[in-house]
Amino acid sequence: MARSKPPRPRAHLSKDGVLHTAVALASRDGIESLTMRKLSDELGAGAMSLYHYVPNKEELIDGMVDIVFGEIELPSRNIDWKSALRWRAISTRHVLNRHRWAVGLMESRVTPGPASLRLHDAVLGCLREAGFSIEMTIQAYSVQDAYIYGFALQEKTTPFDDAEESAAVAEEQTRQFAELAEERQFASLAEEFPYLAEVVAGHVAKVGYDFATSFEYGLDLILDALEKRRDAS
Amino acid sequence: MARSKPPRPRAHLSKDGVLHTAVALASRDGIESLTMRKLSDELGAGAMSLYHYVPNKEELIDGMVDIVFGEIELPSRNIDWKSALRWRAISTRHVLNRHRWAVGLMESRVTPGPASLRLHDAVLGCLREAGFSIEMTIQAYSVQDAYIYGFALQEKTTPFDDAEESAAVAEEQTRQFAELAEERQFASLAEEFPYLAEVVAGHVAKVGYDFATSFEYGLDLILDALEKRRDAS
DNA sequence: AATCTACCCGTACACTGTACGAATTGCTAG
DNA sequence: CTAGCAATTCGTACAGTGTACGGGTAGATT
Repeated sequence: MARSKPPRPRAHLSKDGVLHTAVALASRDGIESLTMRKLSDELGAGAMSLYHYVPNKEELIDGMVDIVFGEIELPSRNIDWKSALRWRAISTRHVLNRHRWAVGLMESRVTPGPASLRLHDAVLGCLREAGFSIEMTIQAYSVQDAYIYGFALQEKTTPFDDAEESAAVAEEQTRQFAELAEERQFASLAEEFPYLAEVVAGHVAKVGYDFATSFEYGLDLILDALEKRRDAS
Repeated sequence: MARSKPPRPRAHLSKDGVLHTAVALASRDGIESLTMRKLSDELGAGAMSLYHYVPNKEELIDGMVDIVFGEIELPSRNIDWKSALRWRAISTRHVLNRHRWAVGLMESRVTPGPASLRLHDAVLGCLREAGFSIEMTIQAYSVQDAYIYGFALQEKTTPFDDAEESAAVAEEQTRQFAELAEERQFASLAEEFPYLAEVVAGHVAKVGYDFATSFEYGLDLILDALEKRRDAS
């Protein structure tokens, strides 16, 4: 009785709607499973309808990335520069954790969208107003963003979310390596990679590793160092 | 006269050969155009022959990534830790520049290969022997790698290689934005994003931007800050 | 009511990774 | 030297991808 072609009730689309459901889908199922057909299904439309709002998949992703940029909080103008930049960095990490698929794509797109431009401008402005020279502003910007996005990259595919889970994972991986070593005629982890063993099996497995704490440690290290360099010039 | 099926002279393959030509192909044409069929063509073999050496494309890429890890120079044991780590960082940047396709993939693979383990162990060892506590070693490792891979990410898709070219690109992009602003009823770059304009049009277009210099500036900033924190404990 | 324009989408095509199983090669044991 | 076998190569087929093309249909404008 199932008609093979129930005439669709006509979908009503918009560029914003397309982009936002695309983001939602990518964040839920991962970007590698985001398909023009799946996206259009989710919207109750035909696959080719999407092409009225987006010229191709590449530019669809550009749009998605700019939505993610838009979720990052701009550095506040009412507090000191270090706190402001600290907070926007933490905000960036949060957003990137919500949208892991975006991690390798944010900084490496060719054509930046408006939200991206707005954020970049705000960060540069924050540094300039804090008394950094143009040259130092560029450097400061570069270090911070490299760190932020690089850190997100490390976090992207880790199978744990907090310190406790990290300990469990470390233990599990250590065990797996031991198996693998036995299976072949390998040396043990401790013999072949003593320092790695010390850190993974000896420390993380016992104490755990917390990404949030680690991120802020490195962030403060960088911001403090930037301040010193500014004052020295 | 062209036979549609010249019986192939039988390819002689090996896992190493497959992996290395895959790396060469990806580095030349970009990873998005690396196809099982293209790879097998390059090797003078049929597409399905590859699957005798590699279970699937995902693990092929794992292998390729580990080859890239293998090209990174280990930190030397014969010099002070800061110089050693400085050099391995610079070496990493060079390698990643040779293999841009690998940039988002190095740190985010699930199963690390032997070269990756070796490098990680060596870096951790360098820090431990330099007197860092286990906790600080982990932090130091995290900051450095986040910075290195994040920086590589920024470099990944930039269309210039040195300071001169960067100036030309900055000028061109400024011009393009002006066009776009005129086309719609937009405000100009300088009005909408004043700080961005100052940096891009005002500075980079005139002086240029050199990635290598910038990278080392941030790298030294981080290494110096790490040393201070070590000495303070 | 007629026209037009913006929007929607079915079909088709080239290209992807890879499951399956058949063909061939080179080695090893008799 | 031969029989048999295991390792290796690969042709065919299939489901799934992005998207070019062109025909349709709804809603606004005259």
